[in-house]
Order: sequence, then C-alpha cells, then structure tokens
Amino acid sequence: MTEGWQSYRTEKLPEATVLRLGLYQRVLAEFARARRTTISSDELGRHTGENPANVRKDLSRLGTLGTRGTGYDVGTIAARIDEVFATSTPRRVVVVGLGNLGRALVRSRSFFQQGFEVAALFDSSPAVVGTTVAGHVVQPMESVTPEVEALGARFGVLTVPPEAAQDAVERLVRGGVGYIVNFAPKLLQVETTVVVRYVDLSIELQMLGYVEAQGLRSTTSSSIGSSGRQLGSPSAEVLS
Amino acid sequence: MTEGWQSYRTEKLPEATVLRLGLYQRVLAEFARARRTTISSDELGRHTGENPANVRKDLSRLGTLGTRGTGYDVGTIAARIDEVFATSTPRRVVVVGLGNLGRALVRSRSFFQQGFEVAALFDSSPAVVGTTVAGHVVQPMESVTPEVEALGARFGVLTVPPEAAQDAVERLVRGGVGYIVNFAPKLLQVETTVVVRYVDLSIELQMLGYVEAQGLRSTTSSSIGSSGRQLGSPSAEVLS
DNA sequence: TAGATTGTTAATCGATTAACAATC
DNA sequence: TAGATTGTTAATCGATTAACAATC
Repeated sequence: MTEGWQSYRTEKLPEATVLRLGLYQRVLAEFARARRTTISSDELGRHTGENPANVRKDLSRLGTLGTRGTGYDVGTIAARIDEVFATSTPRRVVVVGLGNLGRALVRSRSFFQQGFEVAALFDSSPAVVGTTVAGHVVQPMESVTPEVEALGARFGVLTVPPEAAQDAVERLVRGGVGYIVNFAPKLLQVETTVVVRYVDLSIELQMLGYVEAQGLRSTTSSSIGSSGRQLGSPSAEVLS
Repeated sequence: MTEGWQSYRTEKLPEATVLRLGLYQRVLAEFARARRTTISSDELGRHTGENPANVRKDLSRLGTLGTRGTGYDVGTIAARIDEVFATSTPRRVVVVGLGNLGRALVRSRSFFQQGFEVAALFDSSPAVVGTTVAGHVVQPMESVTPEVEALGARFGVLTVPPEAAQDAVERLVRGGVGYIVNFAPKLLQVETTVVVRYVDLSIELQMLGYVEAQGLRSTTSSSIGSSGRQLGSPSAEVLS
C-alpha cells in the first residue's frame, strides 16, 4: 500500500490475536510518549498480562517485524497494527439509543477512536429527539434508514432496550449498516452478511459473583475482557 | 443446602460455560414470563446463538436436570443457575469514577442485578464529590478504603481514567475488595488473591473495523461478547 | 410403540505455552 | 564473541461440535 515498502498480504488473523493487537497498540502509544523506541515481547507481555511467546506469535503474524537480540521498533509495529485496523480510513458510526449507556459512549473519548467518528444519533423517545448530545442533534427512529443511507454509514452501535433491538437493527441494515456492536441483551435476527458483536456488561459482575461463590481465586492477574470474549469474549463471538 | 433436595457439589465450571449461563438465564426469564414451563436445548440454543449440543453440555454440568424426550423445566434450571451464581446472597458493590460510563452503569437497570447492589460511589473531582447520583452521595477518594471497610463491600467497579486506575485499585483492595471489574484500559498490579475482570469497550468497534478491512463476513450470526468477552473475551480473561 | 430429546463420548478445532535454534 | 531476544515448532490445554445410545 506504501511504495518502497512491502505490503504484507495479512491473511485472516485469529480473533484472539486481533483482540490483543488493540492492547498492544495502547502500550506502544505509552512507550512512544515516553520516547522509547524499542520494546521486547517480554515488556509488551508484562504490560498487557500476556505470555511473551504469545506476543511474539501475534506480532509474527503481521510480518517479520522484530530484530533478534534487540526487540521491536515501537514505531514500526504501531504503524503496522494501524495498517491492519485500517485506522486511516474514516468510518462513520451511528448510535441508536441515547439512554445512559448510549450517552456515555458518545461522550467518551475512548470508545470512538482510531478512525471511528460519530455520524448520527437516534432515539425513540420524543423527549430525547431534538436534543443535542455531544454536538449531534438526536433524530427519531423513522430517520434511521434514510439518514444512514445518506451518510453512507457502515457501522452501528445499538444501545436500546432489548425489546427495541430487533426493530432498530432492521432499520440500520436497510440503510446499509453492515457492522454492529449490540449492547442490548438480545440475539438479533440478521442476514448472514451482517456482522454483529454482542457486548453484555452485566455478565462481568455475574462472573465475579460466581468466582466468589466458589471461593476460587485466580493465580495470576492477567489480561483483558473484550467485554464481551471477553469470552471475549470470552466469550463466544461472531466472526469467521 | 436445601433439605429434601440434593445439593449438587458443582465443581469448578469452565469459564465459557459460566458466561453462557447468564445468557440462558435471560431466555429462561422470558419463557417464564410467557408462561412456558418447558424448554429444549434446541430452543435455548436458538435464542442464544449457541449450538444445542453445547447447551446440553453446559446444563449437564449443573446436574441431571433435563427429561429425555421432553426437555428442561424452565423453573428448575432457572433456579439451579441462580444457585450457581448465589444470587440470593446480597453483594455490595462500590463504584469508583463517576464520569459518563460510571454514571451510566450506576443508573442502568441491567448492570446491577441478581443480588448486586450499589453500596457507595467515589470520585476524585471536587466538582463531583458531594453530588448525588442514583440516590448515593459521591464521596472523595480518601474515603474509599475506610468506607469499603465499614460497608464490608467485596466488589468494586473501576470507571476511572487509566492514570488513576492503579491508585484506585489499591484503595479498594486495602479496604477489603477482592473482586473488581476494571473498565480502565490499564493492567492492574494486584495481589494474586484479587480477581480482576478487564472490560475494554473500544476493542469491539476496532474488531469490526478489522473485519470490514478484511472484507470478511460472518457466516452465522451467533452469540455473545463478554464485552470483552467475546473471548471473552473473547478475550483472554482472568480466572483459573 | 414411535417420536423426541437428553446426556455423554469421541473428533475436531483453535488458542496458549514451553522450548530452542536462528541471529542480531 | 557473549548475551539477548526473535521466530517458529511441538506439546498442551480448553472449548466446540457431531453423533448416537439411553430413555422419557
């Protein structure tokens, strides 16, 4: 994609790797701010709670980027990860549902980053429609499909109550949205071309409740929860 | 635990199973509201996006609860899942950080459910301290440790900026908190007896960005993300 | 009985980790 | 050169899925 520079034909990365690349990115940004030019898999592992072997495996999937005996160049891998996420392509995201969570996400600095930008906001409540949230005037549900289409938005965030989720997603998809983060605890019926990530915040506390009830303890304090992979996700998640 | 009724000595369940039990619970509640008394692994699977074989496997770990040829009794498995999560034991949760996300969680009906209750709120900003959020007066950071101790709270939610996370977690742990959901994108240094779940909301959108960039499409629209879970995590997560 | 659906085994898949040769 | 650290292989672990006998 850039001349004089090999453009790796990155094959489909494992979901777990993609999830971790985001973590690495953050640590790399910290290192860059601290004017550190080099980082080892060991350091990256210590800052993310990941096994260094796993870090190397993840990074090696992006190409041969490290230098034996030295480590990785901070700028090089940061740029490579940005490339994988295509952060330079601006992506318009619409948000449906401006209750507490929707507002929090729209206002937060961290949710929309890396090339994502809020393009429009929608809500079903007449009390909310017409108000301004984070610089955007909230529009009614009837406007979802035409607006999404007009904006060419491909990404949607669903922060509506579960009963409203199916209707909302249909409006989004009709307008052309193909990638959705769904915070409503409800399985959505969508065409198989539409990619949905399900995020369920209440499950995290419940999981801790289980761990306490069992009197179990983690031995190492590691890693991340996609908030969802977590399991993933943790988490069984869409993709592949 | 209850007389005349076998108390299964549920062994440590796989993390992925625990995450799914929460999903099942929700579908069961829906069925109960609809006065349905029976549910099959197939129906439960259709409503959660899980494979029916996996549903049966999960449920069989809780004991022999189903009836061949018929399915599962809605009330029985709902009660059994509640038992696993020990939802009848009230659990006090304190929240540190009342920015957009902290407020959203405290006000939301769905985050604190099933035996969890907000016990106290804390923030470092003088402008926020003293204000009332969802019926609780926000207290300063200096009060975290003594208040947690006085309340006997064992659970904490961290919704502070990453720079403030380590200080906050130390105050929580000193007061006796042992189970933490951390929304700050920062790995916490804690004793190994403390269980931390990491939730990273921005990773979900990033993952979708990756999928779009690759031009990939999911074939089936399935399941959940612990919000991180998707692995849970999706998502490498703490526990075991 | 015939049909339905569980409980469980075996096969598969994907992800993590340890170990070490390659090499800076 | 000696020390450090990558890239990669092989071993392990955990989770999913298909298949089917057991049984209501």
